[in-house]
This record gives sequence, structure tokens and C-alpha cells, in this order.
Amino acid sequence: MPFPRPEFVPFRAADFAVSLSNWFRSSQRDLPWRREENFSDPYRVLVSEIMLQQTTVAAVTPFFKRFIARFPTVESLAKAPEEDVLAHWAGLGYYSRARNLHGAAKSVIEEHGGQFPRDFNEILALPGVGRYTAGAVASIALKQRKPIVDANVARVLSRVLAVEGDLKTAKNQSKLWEGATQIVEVEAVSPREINPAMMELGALVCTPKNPQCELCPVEKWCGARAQNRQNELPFVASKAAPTPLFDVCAFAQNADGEVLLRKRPEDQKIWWRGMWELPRTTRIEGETAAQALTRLGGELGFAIEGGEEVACLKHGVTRYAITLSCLEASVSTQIAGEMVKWCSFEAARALPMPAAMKTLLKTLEKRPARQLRLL
DNA sequence: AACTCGTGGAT
DNA sequence: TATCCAAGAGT
Repeated sequence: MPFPRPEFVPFRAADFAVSLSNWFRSSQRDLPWRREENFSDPYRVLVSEIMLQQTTVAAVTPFFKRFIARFPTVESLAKAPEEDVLAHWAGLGYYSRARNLHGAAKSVIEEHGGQFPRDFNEILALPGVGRYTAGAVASIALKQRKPIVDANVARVLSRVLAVEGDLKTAKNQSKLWEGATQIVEVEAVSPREINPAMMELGALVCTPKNPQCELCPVEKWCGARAQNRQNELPFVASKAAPTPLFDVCAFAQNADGEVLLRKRPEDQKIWWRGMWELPRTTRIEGETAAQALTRLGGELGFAIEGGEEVACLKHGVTRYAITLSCLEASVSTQIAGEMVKWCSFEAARALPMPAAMKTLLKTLEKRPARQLRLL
């Protein structure tokens, strides 16, 4: 028999926070950044929070472990070359986060004397750190009563407070931050626990679809639940459909089995800037894949033969779906310049490279080697 | 305020 | 398969 559904009680931060905190202590997941050696270190909390921006726990976990193993302290990160930092971020996405985190580490060393700042506004001033991330570092690592509102907290509070209309409006945002502030200021709970508890509730119970209200420790304070509207709140406007793009890649191998890679420009506002990839171009409308490859070869200064399609990746990006056709090429001229180089598959794995390219290379690596005919 | 930035898992 | 969406920040 199901438990009786509790009667609705108007929101009171003190009762709400204590109930939620107790639930968190018994129900939280064991995550790497929640281990004692990590959650008391503001640098390591910062690493986890930056990685977790718009990124799932499952995706972040292996990256966090590798990153902390390679850069265990803020000093070690600050003195590392950017190429090395990007290589440890390769595949995680949103690569400006890696540059900003690197910049934040340098700032701690150079502008804060190697001591991680404890002042909220100084944390907020670090590159890549906004109101949410600063609040997370301050509350979790430094036990300061600073509120946080991420997608989880926004969803939880929008239901509890039964917030109407688009959540992104300034008016509704201030409602959410006000609610988060009231909760983190409850002295009976620790800011180190109650903020993660709000997110954990959103991740495990108060989910986007079909929230598990029967399991919710704060059900009786939930305005949406009282009206049986937990599946309708929060309201979110649908995003524009992605525009499909069709790209072709040239897969060129030399006699040693090395593959030709190109570095994308550093100084332009483009995707994957500064990262390595197979030479690639976007098909012009009406152009066949073979024609696009011929054009790409001309731009690079080598002739492309072949045309066997060996891989096709569809990739969901914010506004684009990218289809990659990978063709085999033979190379007639040695490419000059720093932006292009021959690279073994093994060495390629150590380069900063977007996930789509890593997947593509992994596929190509398993193919039987083929002797190229030089023109 | 609206747009951009990556990726992978869930539904 | 199509769509949603995740511990957001910068511009």
C-alpha cells in the first residue's frame, strides 16, 4: 500500500531545509568530488564545478579523475602548457571552459599569491566563474552561506514555489535566487550539504519528466504537487531546431601509417578553435562530397583520390548537426606550415581533439592499413 | 536579451 | 528516430 499523500503545508525554509538535509545524508551518491580530499579543496571544487557546467555527472566522472591526477594542485595547473590542459579536456566539450580554468589557476598564482581567494567577489572575478560557480565553491569548499541556482535547483524551486511562466525572465530568476538564499541561510543545516542536496534532489527525485514525488522528502511543501502540476512545471520555451551541416574529411595516410592532421585557427571565433582534426570542410550547397573533397585538397595543396565513404557521424551540437564523410586520400605534395602535420594514431590521442574527431580516428584506426600511391 | 559553445544519455 | 536536456558563462 502506498504511503498516504501528505497534506500541503506552505513553504517554510527552516523545515524544508532540515528535511532535505536529512534526506541528503542518507541518499546522496558517492561521487569523486564529494570525497573528503576533494570537497574541502576550493581548487578541486572549482574543477568539478566547471566540468559539470551543462555536462552530466556520468560524462564528467572519468575526466575529473584524470584531470586531478595530472593537475592535483592549482600550482600544477597554472604552470602547465595550455596544450596539455586542452588535451585533458578533449572530448568533454565547451573547450573555453578549459582555457578559463587554466586562466583562473594562473590568476590564483599570480594575483592571489598562490592562495585560493576566500572572498566571494574575488572568486566571482576568476575567468569562467559566474554566480552559480562562485556560490558552489564558496558554499561547498569554504562553508559560506552563498546560494546557488543551477538547472536542478531551478526545477525544484519552480515546482515548490509554483513559479508561473518562463523561468528565464529576470523576475522569475530573482524568485529562484531568493528561495535559494532563504534555504542556505537556515542555520540548522550546513551550506556544504544543503546546496548539493538541492541539486541531488533535482537529479534523483525531482526530475524533468515524471518526478518521483512519492519518494520526495519535501513533498508536503511543494506547490506544484499540491495542484498535481509537477509534470507541467517548470515551463520551458522550446529551442530552435538545429541547422544541419554536411562536412567532409580527408583521411590521408603516409607509408608509415601516420595520418594527416590540421590544427584549427587559434584566433578566430570558431568551434573547436586551436584543436586538431582531420582536414575538413563544409560542403557548399549543391556540392557533392567528392567535389568538396577535391576543393579541400586544392586548398591544402594536395590531390585527393579515392572516395570511399568509411564513416558517417551525426553529431548533435547546439545549432548544428554535422555529418562527417571520411574519404581516403593520396598525397602528392608535402604540406608545409605548422598548421598541418603527420601524426601516428597513438600520438593523436594525446592531442586536443574534439570528440567527433576522436571517434572518427578510432574507427579509422581499426581499418586494415592501405598502401597509398604517391602521384 | 538572445545567442553561442560540445557531448552523450534518457525518453 | 527526434527531442530534450545537463552542477552556466561570456558576449
